[in-house]
Amino acid sequence: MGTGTSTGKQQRRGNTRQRIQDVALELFAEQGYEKTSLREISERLEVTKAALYYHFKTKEDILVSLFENLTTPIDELIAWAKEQPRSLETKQEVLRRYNVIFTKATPLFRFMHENQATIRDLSIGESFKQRVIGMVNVLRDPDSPLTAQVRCFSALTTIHGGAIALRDAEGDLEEKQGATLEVAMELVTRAHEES
Amino acid sequence: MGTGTSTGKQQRRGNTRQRIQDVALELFAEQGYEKTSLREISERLEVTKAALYYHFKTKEDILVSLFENLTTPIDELIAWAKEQPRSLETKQEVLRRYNVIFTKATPLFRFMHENQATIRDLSIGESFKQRVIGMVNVLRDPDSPLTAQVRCFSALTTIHGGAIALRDAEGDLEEKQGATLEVAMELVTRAHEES
Amino acid sequence: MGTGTSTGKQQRRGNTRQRIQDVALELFAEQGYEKTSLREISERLEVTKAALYYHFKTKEDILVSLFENLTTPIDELIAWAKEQPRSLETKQEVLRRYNVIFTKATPLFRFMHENQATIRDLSIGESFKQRVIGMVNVLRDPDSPLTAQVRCFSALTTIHGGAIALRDAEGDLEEKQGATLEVAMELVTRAHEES
Amino acid sequence: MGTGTSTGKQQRRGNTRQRIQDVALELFAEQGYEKTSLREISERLEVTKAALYYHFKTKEDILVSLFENLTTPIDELIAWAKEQPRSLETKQEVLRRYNVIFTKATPLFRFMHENQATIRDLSIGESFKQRVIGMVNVLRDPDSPLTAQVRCFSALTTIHGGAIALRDAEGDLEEKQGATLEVAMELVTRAHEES
DNA sequence: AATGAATGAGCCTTCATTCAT
DNA sequence: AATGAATGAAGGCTCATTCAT
Repeated sequence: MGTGTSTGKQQRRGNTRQRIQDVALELFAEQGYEKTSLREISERLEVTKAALYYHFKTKEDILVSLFENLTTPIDELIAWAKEQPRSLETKQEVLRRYNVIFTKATPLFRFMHENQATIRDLSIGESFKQRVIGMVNVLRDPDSPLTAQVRCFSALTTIHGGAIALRDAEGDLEEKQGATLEVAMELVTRAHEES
Repeated sequence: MGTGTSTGKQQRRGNTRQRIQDVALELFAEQGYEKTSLREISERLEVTKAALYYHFKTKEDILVSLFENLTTPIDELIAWAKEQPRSLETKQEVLRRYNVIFTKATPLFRFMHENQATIRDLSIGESFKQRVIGMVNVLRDPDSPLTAQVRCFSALTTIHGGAIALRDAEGDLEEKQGATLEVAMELVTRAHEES
Repeated sequence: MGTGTSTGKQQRRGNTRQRIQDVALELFAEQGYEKTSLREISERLEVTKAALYYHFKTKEDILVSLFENLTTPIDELIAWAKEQPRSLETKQEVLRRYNVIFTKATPLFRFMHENQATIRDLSIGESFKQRVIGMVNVLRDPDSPLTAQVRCFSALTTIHGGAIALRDAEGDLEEKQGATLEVAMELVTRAHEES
Repeated sequence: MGTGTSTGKQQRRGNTRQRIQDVALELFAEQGYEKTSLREISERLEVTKAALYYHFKTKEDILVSLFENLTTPIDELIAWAKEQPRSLETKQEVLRRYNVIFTKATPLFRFMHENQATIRDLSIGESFKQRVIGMVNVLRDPDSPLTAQVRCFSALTTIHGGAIALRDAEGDLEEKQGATLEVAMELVTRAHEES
């Protein structure tokens, strides 16, 4: 009783760092970064505030560590894309994978979206912005017109929006995902044809 | 002596409430709601913090008063649209006007966008969400497919995005505005044809 | 009962700033700057810590304000000296006044002496150093030899030392003061004759 | 391989205690005792904080251990002096040796001087005071007049002062040392003649 | 219409220290 | 001989808010 493989409370030891990240994301997402205090996090974990500081240098550091789940896959995707031929198929595959990344990291991304003012001057702002620019550069062709560029950007934000807004909207989730991806695909296809 | 229409510094007197709103918006937009302190606002105005409390009951109260500049015009636009025939031309005009509203209220909207986590539990969240739903309902046709709905929503967010993201992007502002509107228009046109 | 002109506890209001300074000096002198916490100061005053921050921007600021009792008179003395003829009489009078300043600010100066490691990187270090240089420049003549300059400097440090070390030494205070001043005078006189 | 007498970096092993002392003195002297944290020390040594606790019981303990470089030689000097005839030659030799001790321990003594407020309630204060008294007792004769006692004390503080102040002063170091010792000698000689 | 003075709660962070391993 | 993980206490500071004047 109380043991077993459940994710119960007793499984302390060795995984505190992970647990901090989990709880932090949960609370950051729920209440925002500023409004979540380290006291709150530590209380939820039944540790002292000081313990957090053993694992992370600052509050911001906790946040940054969270974002590695998002930035690392994007970096990998961009790297992968650069090695592929710049065909329409590649672009579509990039979009598909991009969508998967965001689908998986929805809570984190939603948090980011809802806390931009905070994120902006927290180093993650710039960090993420760079990734989006990187993505646009991978999707658009070198000398394509401005509208093509806007379309690529719009395709990306459509996926972003899908990851966030569609949660609330009514209807079947998979279906909505499909719709989102479809719209994004169209935009990139159009952009591709323009160049 | 001391009067005149100039926007000079000396024209204190009677308009403090307005000045508080101006400065508050400026700072909220620049740094976020939580990170802007009443001290900061009052210092910028060269008044004491206590003075703010003469004009507004709480910090949140200042924010609420600001949003009346955005919700009122949208309400009026929705009302106007409902009286027009549900034609493509109407929809396009709605989009154009919607774009104008956001172009004018950019700082406020940008602020809202960047502070959702905060806004959310500040009563303004729901308030704005209702307006967007109202807008979608005005753009889409009653029995249109899901993709059409997504397109209308996407058109709206494209404008939102344009008001926000395009500021930073390179290129001529008017041109970028045009591109934004064009993309939005296309989406709504497509949605219109789908129904 | 309880009123009157006594320096009792009830005389709050309007003099809090002063009271903070008094208590702060007392505690800083007694325990050192670092080891004195704002909590301690505020508790002694029966005010909240936040109240301290109404009157002073930072902890260091309290310290700096304390030092104005030392730096302001020195600045005034330097200014005064610059308007006088550069005669021996003037120099002697300057020394006399300098001595008075330090005699009055003994606790503060002693604090400074006992907390050099702290003071050093607290902006007061440099600030005080500048005053001493200013004093030397007032005492020495433009083209006097190096030894004259050293003598002037030595005269100053003699006074400094007198303010600190003589307290502990045995003997009549006035008498010791006199001896200190006498030595300082001799040094400046010698310097004067050299130029 | 890996041994040798070089003071290279690789020679960890067995001398950690010594290395802690070295780094601690360096940092204490540079920043003051309070402002130097054990984290800082351990980081500089590339060890964990806990490692410090293997070698020393407390932070203060590190400091105390440092002072043994000063107190032990003084104790030995006092012990030696007590076995010698109480002649002028002995006293002069004592002074010479005392000066050597301080010349060698300058950084430590300077630290002590700059952190008096801290030292004072750290047990070292009293500890050092006792040694100075011991020294005076060794220098002065049993029934000598008060002035003789003052002279002996003054001789000691002259050496102290020389160790600190002379560093910064201009001029040849050896020469200044000589001057210091000369003055101290004079004082003790005078005292000796008085008794 | 606004100020001066103050509060209470809370924040992020740092520190010396401990202890099982 | 040293580490990894954590603690309890405290520190400086900021904030929204209040209220008598």
